Order: sequence, then C-alpha cells, then structure tokens
Amino acid sequence: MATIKDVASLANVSASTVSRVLADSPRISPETKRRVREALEQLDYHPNVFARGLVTNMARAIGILIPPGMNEFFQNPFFVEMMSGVSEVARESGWDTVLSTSAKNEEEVLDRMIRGRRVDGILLLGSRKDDIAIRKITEANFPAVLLGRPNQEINFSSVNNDNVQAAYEATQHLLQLGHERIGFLGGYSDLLVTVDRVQGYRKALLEWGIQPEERMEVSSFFLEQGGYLGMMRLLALSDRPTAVLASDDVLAFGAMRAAAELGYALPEELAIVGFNDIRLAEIANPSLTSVRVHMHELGVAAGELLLEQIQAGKPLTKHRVIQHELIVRNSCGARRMGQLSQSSGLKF
Amino acid sequence: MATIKDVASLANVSASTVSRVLADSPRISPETKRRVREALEQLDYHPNVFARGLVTNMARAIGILIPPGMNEFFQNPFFVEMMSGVSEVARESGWDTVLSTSAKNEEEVLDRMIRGRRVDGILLLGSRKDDIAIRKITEANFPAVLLGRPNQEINFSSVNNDNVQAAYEATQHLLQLGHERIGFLGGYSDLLVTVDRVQGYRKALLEWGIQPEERMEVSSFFLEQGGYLGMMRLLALSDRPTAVLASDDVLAFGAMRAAAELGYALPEELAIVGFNDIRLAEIANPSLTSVRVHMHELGVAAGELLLEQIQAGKPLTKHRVIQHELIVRNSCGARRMGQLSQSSGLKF
DNA sequence: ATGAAAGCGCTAACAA
DNA sequence: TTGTTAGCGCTTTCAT
Repeated sequence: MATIKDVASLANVSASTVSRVLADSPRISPETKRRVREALEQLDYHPNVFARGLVTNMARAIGILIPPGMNEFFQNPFFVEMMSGVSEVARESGWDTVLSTSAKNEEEVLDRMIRGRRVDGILLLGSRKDDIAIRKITEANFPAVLLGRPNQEINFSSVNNDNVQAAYEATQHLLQLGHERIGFLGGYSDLLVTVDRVQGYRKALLEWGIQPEERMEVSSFFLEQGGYLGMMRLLALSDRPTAVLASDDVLAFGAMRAAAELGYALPEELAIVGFNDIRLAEIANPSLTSVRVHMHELGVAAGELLLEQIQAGKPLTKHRVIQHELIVRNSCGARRMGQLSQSSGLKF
Repeated sequence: MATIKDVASLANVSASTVSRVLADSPRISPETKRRVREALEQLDYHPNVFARGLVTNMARAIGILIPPGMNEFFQNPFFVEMMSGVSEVARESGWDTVLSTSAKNEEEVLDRMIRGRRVDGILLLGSRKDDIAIRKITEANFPAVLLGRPNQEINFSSVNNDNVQAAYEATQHLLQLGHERIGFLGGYSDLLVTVDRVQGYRKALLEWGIQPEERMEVSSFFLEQGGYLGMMRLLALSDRPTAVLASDDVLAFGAMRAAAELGYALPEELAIVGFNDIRLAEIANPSLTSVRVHMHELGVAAGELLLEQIQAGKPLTKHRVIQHELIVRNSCGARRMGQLSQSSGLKF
C-alpha cells in the first residue's frame, strides 16, 4: 500500500510537497503539481485516515448514538428514516457515519467515540427524562445535536417537532368527530416524545371539558406488539374508548390488529389516529390517519446542524422546530371508506 | 484530554508500561497495575483510536457498503433488518460499524474505507451481475463478506438464501392452488436476487407444463410504488394473471394497493405471494403469504463470518446458505379469510 | 516554491 | 518486570 513517501520519491519531491498537493495548496508550482498527481495516480495512493486523523485531530465522521434498550430502533421506520437523512447529509460532505448501538453500557460506547476521537460529532436520537448521554456530552463539551426536545440545559443544538401542539391537534380532530372517550397509546413513558404527546392530548381534552383519566392512557414499548397489548387493555375497560390516539404508527398498527381480532369495525366502532406517518400508514387497510412529522427532513436538519457545529469549532445552540401536519385518512372516520385512491395522495 | 504519557508520569512509570497495563499483559506486577489503573481512572483516560490504529493497523470497525442507487435501502425493512443483525454482532465484540451510503461514486467510498484503512472488513449488501465492488475488493484482497450470491470468482465468504429453490416452492404453491396464469413482480433486473428468483419461478412453471412468458414478468424498483406500477401493468394484460409472485414484500404491498384500487378482491380474484416476510406481512389486510428468509439471521451470520475472516488474517471462503420457509397467510387463498389471530402466529 | 524536521499518541522490539 | 527507542503515515512549522 503506497504511502506518501512512495509518492514523494516517485515524483522526486519531498513528502511535504505531496501533502501540499493533496491539499491543493496554491504555493506549489503547476508543473510540480502535475508530476505529483501523476505519481499519485500511478501508485493508486490513498491517505491513511489514522495518520491524518492523528495529526489533524479530525475523524471526518459523525456518530449516531442509538439509545440503550432501543432494540426497536431498526424495526421502526421512524428512526430509520431519520438516520437515512442524517447519513445522506454526511455523505454529501464526504463524512462517514458511524453507528453505535450502545446496548447496555452507553457510557463505554460514548467514551470510545468521543474521548477516543473516533467521531467529530454525535447525533443523539431522542431524549429521556434524565439523559446520561446528554449530560456526558455537555460535560465533555463535545459537538452534538439532539434529535428531540432538550429537557435540561444543553450547550448544543437540537431539532424537534412541536409534539405538544401536534398531539393537541390530533386529539382535537377526534373530539370534533364527536368522540368523548379517547384513549392514549404511548411508547416508553420516560421518553420526552411520549411525555409531550400525552400532554398535548390532555390539554385538548381539558379544553373540551373532559377530565383526562389515567386508565385511558397506556404506555408500552415502541413495537407493534406494544400497541397490540396496550389496545387490548384499553378495550377491556368497561367504558372502553371509542377513539385512540397512538403516539406512533407502529403502535397504531398493533392497535388495529387487536381491534380486528376482537371484531371491532374500524373506523365505525373504533377510530384510530397514529403518529409519524410512516409509509405503510397509507397502504394499511383501513389507511391510517396520522400526524406527519417529516422524519427525513428531521434527519437532514440534524445532520446539517451537526456539520455546521463541527465546522464552526465553537458551541452552537440553534433549536429548530420542524412543522407537522395531520394527514386524514380512513382510520379515524372523518372520510367515508372505499376511497383508497383519493386518500392515498399518490400520483402517477 | 489525557494521553498515555500523562498517565505514565502520574503513575511514575513509562508509557510502555501503561500500554501493557491497557492490554492486561501478564508481565506487569500487580502492584504496578494497580497504580497505573488508578492513574487511568483519575485522569479519565481513553486511548486515541487513531494513534492506536496507526500502529496496529486495525480500525476495530467494519463497514457496510450500501450499493449505489439504493435509495430504497433505508425504506426496505429487509435491508435494515440485516444491518441490525450485523451491527449487533459487531457491537458485541467491541467493533464499530461504519455506514457508507455510496451513492454515486462507489469507488471513492470504497477507497476511503479500504485503502484509507477506516475499516478492517467490508460487508457487501447484495450482488449485481457485474459488480465493481466485488471486483475491487477481490483485487485488493480485502476481508469481506458478501450478503448474496457470488456471481464471479470471489476470494471471500458469502451468506445467502437459496433463492432459486425458494421462488420455485412459492410458485409451486400457487400452481397447486390451481393458478395457471402467474405473474412475476421483481426488483431491479440486474440484481442477482431478482435473477435467481425469476429463475425459480420459471422452473416451477415449466415443470408444470406452462411456458413462461416475458410479459408476465415485470421488474421494477424496490419500493411500494414499484410494485404498484408493476401490478398495474400486469393487470392491464388481456389475459391478466390470477396470481402474482412478488420478489419482495414491499413490492407485494404495492401490488395489493393497485389491485384494491381497481376493485379486485384478494385473494379470490387475485392471489399474491411475497418474499422476505417483513413484519408487516402479518398485519396487512389480507395478511401476506410470504417466503421467510430470516433476514436477521442472515445479518448475524454475515457479521460473524466477517469478524472471523478479519481475525483469521487469511482469506476464508465459506459459503453459508440460510434456510427459508413459506409462511402461508391469507393473500394467496390457501386459507379461508377472517382467521387473523390464527394466521398471525403471535402468542401472548 | 520546496525541503527538513518535529511531532500527533500509541505499540512493540530490544535492552536491561 | 520495566524502560528506552523507533516508527506507524501524515501535516505543519520553520528554514531556505
């Protein structure tokens, strides 16, 4: 494998000259550049990222920290779509993306990434009530961007939806359709997304003169099965809800399956509204009414902020909010059934 | 940020002693180890991966190469599930996973990863008829594992399904149900998966005395819309198929949507069988009959082979085949409808 | 416009 | 058992 020295001797120059040509320094004569580039080509030279990183102290890579216990991560299109946005931005700027499924010891992984300088910046996916990762990164003063709402004082940027408002609007939609007993199906209760969405849900109820009840709110894991189980619990209530707001589409699908199994007709006997608007919301049967949060855009914005942060060299604290919108389809009963093509919104 | 030298002076030893303690060398006295570890702790030391990588020539990272033009990648649970398996294995052994969405210039990305020594091994997702990545890696003699069928001579391991046999069985299933005009809905035609599955499909037809026809085979991109469009084309035929084998579940969903929009009843008027058995196959309505390929297992096996390969230090060429199975649900008409709970196979 | 030399933080061969 | 030394491949002063 050719090193910079090999190139240097082939081109009859010093290693530093080659290095300058690599950086396209203006203080190298065109003739020399030509000769060096030829040698570069001939030896099929590629810089060793370690050697370069050791001296520049830059990895040209960003890390995505997948929170511990997030086995759901890869199974939820929501996260995956965000990740795709992030890595797209990174790639376009020539940066690599390092994945870290932190599993148990989040700290160890973080240390390897940050202190070990494997990456130049970190993207935090989601925030929890008391988040060690956030604390650790704040302490280390490391470039980072949070995809979620900052709960504590942070010295870095964040990108988020207005989840309170979004859940508020979705609930209002159900209230306007005449529902009075509306259930809430949430993910882990210590995730701030869940906290915010349940808050918006309650706010809408209260404004409508309905007292929120704890037994109408179940929280579960972020999987289809979580939604299934949660829905079963809600349906078991003596005064079962006539409508349900699920804080994630995958949960909504589980809820739909539970309802179907027990023979409830959707949306006549049970209205369901989901969150995130994953692709399959559209092709589900009935198609799922959902709050579109623009996951991909969320990822792109986060990626951009992170690169900006890294390149700025100094702490940046922008907080961007990505707009949401309620996509009304068939599962909530606002539309009449059988209008698949219209509700799909796809054009060909 | 503390370096090994700082630790050394604090513990009153040399840098190499610290290095040995880090590697838990048996030739260091317990007392010294204790002292060094204390200093390590006190300074919150973490090795610089670049410095270490520069001398050991090891990155402790594996790369996943996402083929160019694979924007579908992140939207298809199939790939994502494999990736999850791979990165799970890597993490357990303390390795990082570097993602590379190669987009256009696959070569450039590969060079940065391989020649730049950013990763110690590469996982190739899928194989194409004439695959530059495979060629390049073979030439470089770089540790790698192919997730797919090797089309050319390769000097590394691979993990794959027996796609010909799987498609053969799936088609047979439809034939046994009485179908005689069976369509094939494939992904990109230069992917070997597509090639293999169409071959199995044709083989089954021929064996049943039916001549495969080109117009019954459409190939499209790996997205729901691809399936939608392909299905539209098949349904437009004067002697439209009564059954369709889709080479991917996402395609099958698109096909289902097309059929639903045109008012065809599934499975009575149109039977559909998918491939890969993604999670939503089960909760679709009607639930989708699909060939389960054990995506996660595929990823785990690939990850294991890759680490084995890297650690062995010498080229290894094992070729593992992961078993498949046909999961019969409602979309093919083999079961009567309305048996959701039974067909779901989930237990609580 | 170019080269020589130092050094990034670490490991490993060789000495002691 | 521990220390000394060299060197991994690169960038970057400082000379020239």
